[in-house]
Amino acid sequence: MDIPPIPPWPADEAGALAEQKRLRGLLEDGPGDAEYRLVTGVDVSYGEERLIAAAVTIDTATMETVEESTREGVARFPYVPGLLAFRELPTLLDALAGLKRVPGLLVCDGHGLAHPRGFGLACHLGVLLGLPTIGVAKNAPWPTTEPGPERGDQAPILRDGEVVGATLRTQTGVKPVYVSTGHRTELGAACRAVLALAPKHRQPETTRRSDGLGRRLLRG
DNA sequence: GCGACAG
DNA sequence: ATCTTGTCGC
Repeated sequence: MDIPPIPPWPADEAGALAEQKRLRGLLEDGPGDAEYRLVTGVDVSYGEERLIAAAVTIDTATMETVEESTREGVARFPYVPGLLAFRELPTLLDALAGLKRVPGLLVCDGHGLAHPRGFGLACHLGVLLGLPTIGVAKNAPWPTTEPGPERGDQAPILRDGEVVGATLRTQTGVKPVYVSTGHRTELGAACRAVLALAPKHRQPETTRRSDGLGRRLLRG
């Protein structure tokens, strides 16, 4: 798929913060009744000197993988909490460029709106690509309320009294995942998509498959 | 000053 | 993210 030109990359944290503030104003809402057929999951694996981004597209009608793409890259930005996108995004875009089909939804391994400044990796990727994105993280952005114990149970993630995401139990009795919208998506539709993508495991299949693909390539 | 902090 | 053994369960 075609990847738009990347804006000038910030050289330091101050520049990164300014860029987040700038791109935040471009965020758009999405339809609450969306159903997604082609969904792509992206993830990054780290070696000592290199990192590998992997993208896997699933047809939700069959849950079969329909396309894969991987790309190797170098970290040009340190890991700073709240600035993860600046570390992973360039290589992620490279991997996405290797896909032929344009997905209806992109599932990111990290946060979207549920971010200290309301602009996590999922928002950033979505705005740059102009595609619907959501974030599904394994850890909470800050202390959150536990959802009920059953699969499908959820509780809002609040930031200054505003709902910016949801803790979602994808498997009964298992630690929840942390869902938030990125770009052009709505939280309810996002949670429904994640539940459909996670029929047997805690994490959505999109994330599990892209993660597996990336780390297999990283080793041998 | 010290520890925490998506991945 | 990654460094790591065994173990319980489907």
